[in-house]
Amino acid sequence: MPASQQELVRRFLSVKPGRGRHSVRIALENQGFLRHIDVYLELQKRLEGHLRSVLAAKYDLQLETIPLETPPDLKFGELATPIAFELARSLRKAPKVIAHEIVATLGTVEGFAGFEVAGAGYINARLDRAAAARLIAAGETQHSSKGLLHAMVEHTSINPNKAAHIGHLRNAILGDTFVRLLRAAGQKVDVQNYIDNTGVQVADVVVGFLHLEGKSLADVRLLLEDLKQKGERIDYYCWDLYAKISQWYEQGSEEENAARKKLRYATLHELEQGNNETAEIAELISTAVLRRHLETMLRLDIEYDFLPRESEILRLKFWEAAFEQLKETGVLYYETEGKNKGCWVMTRPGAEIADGETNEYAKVIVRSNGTITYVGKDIAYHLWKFGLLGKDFCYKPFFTYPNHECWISAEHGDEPHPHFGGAQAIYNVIDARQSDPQANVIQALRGMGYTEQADRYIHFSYEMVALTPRCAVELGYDVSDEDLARPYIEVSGRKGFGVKADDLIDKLIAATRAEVDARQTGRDETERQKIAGQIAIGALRYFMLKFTRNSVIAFDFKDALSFEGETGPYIQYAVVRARNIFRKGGTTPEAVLAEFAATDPAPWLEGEAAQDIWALWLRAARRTLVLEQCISTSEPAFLAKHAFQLAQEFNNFYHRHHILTEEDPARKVFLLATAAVVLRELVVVLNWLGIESPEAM
RNA sequence: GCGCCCGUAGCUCAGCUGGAUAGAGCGACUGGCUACGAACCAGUAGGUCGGGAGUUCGACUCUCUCCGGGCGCACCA
Repeated sequence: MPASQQELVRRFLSVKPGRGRHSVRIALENQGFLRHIDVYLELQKRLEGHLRSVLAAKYDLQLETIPLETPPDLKFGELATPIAFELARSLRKAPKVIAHEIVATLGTVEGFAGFEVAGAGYINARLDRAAAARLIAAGETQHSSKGLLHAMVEHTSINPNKAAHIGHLRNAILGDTFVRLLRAAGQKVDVQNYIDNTGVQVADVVVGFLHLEGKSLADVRLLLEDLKQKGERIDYYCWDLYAKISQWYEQGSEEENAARKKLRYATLHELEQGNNETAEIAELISTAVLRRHLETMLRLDIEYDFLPRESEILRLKFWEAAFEQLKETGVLYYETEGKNKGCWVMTRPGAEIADGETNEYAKVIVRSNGTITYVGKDIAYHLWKFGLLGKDFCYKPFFTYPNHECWISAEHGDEPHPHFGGAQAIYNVIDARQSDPQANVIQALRGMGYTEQADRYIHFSYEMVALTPRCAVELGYDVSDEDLARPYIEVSGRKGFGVKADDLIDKLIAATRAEVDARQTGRDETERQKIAGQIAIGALRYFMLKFTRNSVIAFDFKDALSFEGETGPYIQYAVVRARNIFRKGGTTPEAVLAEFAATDPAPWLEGEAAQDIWALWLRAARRTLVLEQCISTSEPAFLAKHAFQLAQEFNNFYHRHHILTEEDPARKVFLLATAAVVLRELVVVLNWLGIESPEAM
């Protein structure tokens, strides 16, 4: 993308080296625009800097930041500041008076047409629209490379004992989109998917194979082979088995259940030990299920770089290395009194305990039987992520994507291998219910003196995806009266209650395929299927991204299968419309933008009639601003909203102005340039959201 | 009991570091395909921003309190 934009800039600057263009080129170079062209951000910074120097000169005020906002209506200009209100008290003058004084001192600023006072004391700034439009049309180059970190994003992390469901889809889509945003901003990002292959959930399905189905290791091998030949999904098989075994633990008499639970923990222990037949079954199953998860996510264009597994964290003695550091720094201490007697514990964040008191609320890290809790293992893992553990995984290739290899942790690896870990900033896409343990890990890092790392440890939390009661009934589940009265019902793998990811994707593709078949009668099977897939994935990804992270999604097929209104397909449709204009017009966006660069757009940008089109140009120019906001707040939803609003304004423009029949050739170029700019922006933003832009739909 | 999240139009949700008349989608009603494809557009109706107090020139936004809903607070992960 940056390459083609640079090309645009180059073309813009060199295609017509007439006198007019030359002056623009000089201006661009003087402003440093060739290195960083983003109209909105640049003009904001320029205005802010100028205001700051004016305030310093006139009132001897040194202000850190000056509030700038987008006025509610273009009649108030393109940028505004309410700074006069803030200064009213300290300067002992009316805001309006201050605003007038500031405007009188502002003079002229490059890129701005003028300033004025409005309302009770707002200072409104008007852009030099023609100049701004030329810059917007030229596009932008890459971001400045200052302050870029090596980041690591962990997402998906599904227990490899059952099929992925819609909750996992939200996690993976949020995580993958955020990876794309960080990369778009120029950061180096490693993508990790943590695999808990030795936990109680995997142990449970192993118990199911061994004791519910009476299968041996050889039987499990046969089953895997058999499913493969029949083209059935092992993760679906485990989904049902996991639900059955979870019930089995509670179905028997009290003595039976106690015995079954014992079996469960004995199995778990065997998995942790390794080198036995039970562990081998677990390895077979968890690896097969993991492969299925990667296939499911690949349907959504989601890829990973590295799969660290808990088995290696255990076997490669990560904990032992972490334990030493934790003891040395005093983060962990041995409890000799109270309910945690005999355990190694750490103080919880925010806890205040008087000297000599026993901290009953401490977090246990090493149990009295010597085993390590989940938080303990996670501390060791996160020390590794930051390169602070002094140990590394061994690596093996595991899953080959069209453009790169995904590696998995191993006890004895291959050489050569890429290196993971040693990140400067980490993002953990983990649901909000795990914020306590996440806080514990951060607290441990901080306690060990790794404060910088603790500050760059971001729990990218999000709320769950639940089912509406109506949806649960539709799926044929038994729903209690109590649950029927709730706004939503939590998905539960243990109960086998939920919507499987592949089922939803299949359903979406079937629905989009029906729509495509109705419209694309001239296209063949493969083309139709490709388009249907692009639209289905666009619909799904947008659906998961349109909600802000801390809003619970109450899932319903009616909403998820909708292709109208605020949806991915709506935005994709705007792209297709824009493309059709160029196709039917026998030209290209590139050619139009090159021609546009040689024109004066001023006549089409002024006056009441131009307001809507100019608003569309301004919206198109906001991409980098929105990207930065998304990254600083860890909130991809803002970009999803931006894409929708841009598409919406474009559709309005599309109806109001019929471009190809426009008789004034100069105006036609302007209208085509408008479509070219919006098309370019939509494609870039959709790509950042992981949504493809179909050629037709 | 302690902590976190949520409460905005009939439904589902936006609302940027406090700023100008509170927005969108869906649903309802009305209108628009001889146009670059109607998976679209335009219009109408619909809101005490859960209640109350406070801070402020200004509060959907910040503080406190109450009400209602959800989730955490294991020697489970």
